[in-house]
Amino acid sequence: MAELPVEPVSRRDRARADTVREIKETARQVLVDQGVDGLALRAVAREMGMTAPALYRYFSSREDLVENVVADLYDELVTVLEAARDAARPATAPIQLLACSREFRRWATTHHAEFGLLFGSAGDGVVPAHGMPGHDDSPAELAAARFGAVFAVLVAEIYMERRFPIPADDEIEPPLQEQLHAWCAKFPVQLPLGVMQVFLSCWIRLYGLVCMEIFGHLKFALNDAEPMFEAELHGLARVLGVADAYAELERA
Amino acid sequence: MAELPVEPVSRRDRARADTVREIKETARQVLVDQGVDGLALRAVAREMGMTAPALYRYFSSREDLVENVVADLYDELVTVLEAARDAARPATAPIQLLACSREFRRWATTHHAEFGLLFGSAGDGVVPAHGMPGHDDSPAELAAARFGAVFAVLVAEIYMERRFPIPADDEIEPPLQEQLHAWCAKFPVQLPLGVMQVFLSCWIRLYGLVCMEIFGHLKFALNDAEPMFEAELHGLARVLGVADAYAELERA
DNA sequence: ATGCAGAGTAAGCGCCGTTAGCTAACACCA
DNA sequence: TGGTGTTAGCTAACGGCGCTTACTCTGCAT
Repeated sequence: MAELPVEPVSRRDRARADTVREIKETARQVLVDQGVDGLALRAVAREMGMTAPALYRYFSSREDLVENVVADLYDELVTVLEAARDAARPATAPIQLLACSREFRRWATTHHAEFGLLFGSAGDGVVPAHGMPGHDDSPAELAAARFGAVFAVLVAEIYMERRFPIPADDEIEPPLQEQLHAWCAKFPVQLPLGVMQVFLSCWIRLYGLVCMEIFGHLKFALNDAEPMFEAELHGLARVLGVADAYAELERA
Repeated sequence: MAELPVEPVSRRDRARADTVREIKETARQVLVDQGVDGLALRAVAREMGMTAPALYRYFSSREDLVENVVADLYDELVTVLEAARDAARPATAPIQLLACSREFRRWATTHHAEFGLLFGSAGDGVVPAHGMPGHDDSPAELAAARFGAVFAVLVAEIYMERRFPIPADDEIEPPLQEQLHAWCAKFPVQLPLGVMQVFLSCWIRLYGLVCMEIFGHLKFALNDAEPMFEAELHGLARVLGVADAYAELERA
């Protein structure tokens, strides 16, 4: 199936790759125009002046196509996050985390439909679990993992450098301890369980807020969530013991 | 149009009310069995041995039916929350808030599909906004407001009684201040803006965590979110200055 | 010249929401 | 009691949409 040889790129192969790319790009356009529910094979085919059956030359099913689009979107998101991280000055972990957080929200607000596909409730099944069983190796899975890692690595760095306050292992209830331990085991670097818990808590606040904003579950109180987002970032900075770094940045 | 007279309940009216109830209940069953996407007029009709067009005698469109189901679900959720609140012992605000929070998660975990309809990303449009323009008076709106009020009232009570730490008005960035002020104005009792902010922050943590759990966005780290939920509740208790009350409860 | 990949057409299968028109049962009043 | 209007349900039908398979044609590459 997979070709490793140096130059298997025949003329045909390149054409095929181009078509695959075009299909995925068109699918994304349809996603943006018609919403998650409108992301249909026929719609994609229509949009690019092809017929639906022709797409089966490139994707085995609609689900296959969607999964590939999801993977691409994760890739793009990760790229954007990493770019924001690498462009942050000063290039310290706290400031990089700040930059990534803001960029995450920025991407979400400017890519409503794509965000909905990646993180919406309709995604039940698209990105199945990558949990307990033999970890799924689908491209979407891998990309999602890379996405999470961006934030996880930064928080880990912050902890290594500045040791923010965390609960001791024996202050964590055993059932949670156990799960955190299992999760922790998936990483190359082992961290105290308390760090994992604090990271999760922060992640919930960050990610939860962005999801709520994008999906309209914050409209009952706010019409623009950005100020609240910034306020939460300050709160998170305090939790991670880097409020000083943020304050310093703002002075400039 | 609307009949106010004392007893307009003819035989027919009762039969009609029964049918309406049956339709909504069946719709809910379909929702549970088939998921949010499977909630179709025809499916409901099939399930109750009727034909789809007949449903138009009772609901003007599919959307109308769904909206009514949503309103019913909110009502049920509110009822359940209020029951949990009123059954909490000791009947103090902190303990009642704890009970409501747990009941909220419990309902969510035991009513996956219903929760998805109420709070999922597909809900874009079902519960439009009740924001800026003439506030929507749809039944779903009102029920949703009652839902939010359960938590808001308890936090307000806690603040009145124990004054947890809040940011002063001038510590809040002006844009956020403004929005909190506008939101606050919708309530009968005026509270400091800092209370509104802290409430929002807590709400994001609570609601965000439950949403993430239900929609599978926490599986990357936890396979059972309950311990983390409890840990977050402890964190929230600390924020609201009621950690002592919780600790005392646990000693029993 | 042969063969294979890419595209198209046709078709099958199913689903959806909705409207129109009919019949049968019911409620009500003379 | 009988007639009349109203209601509830049905069938049929319209006009869509979707995913997918089978078959055919075209044209490039070997």
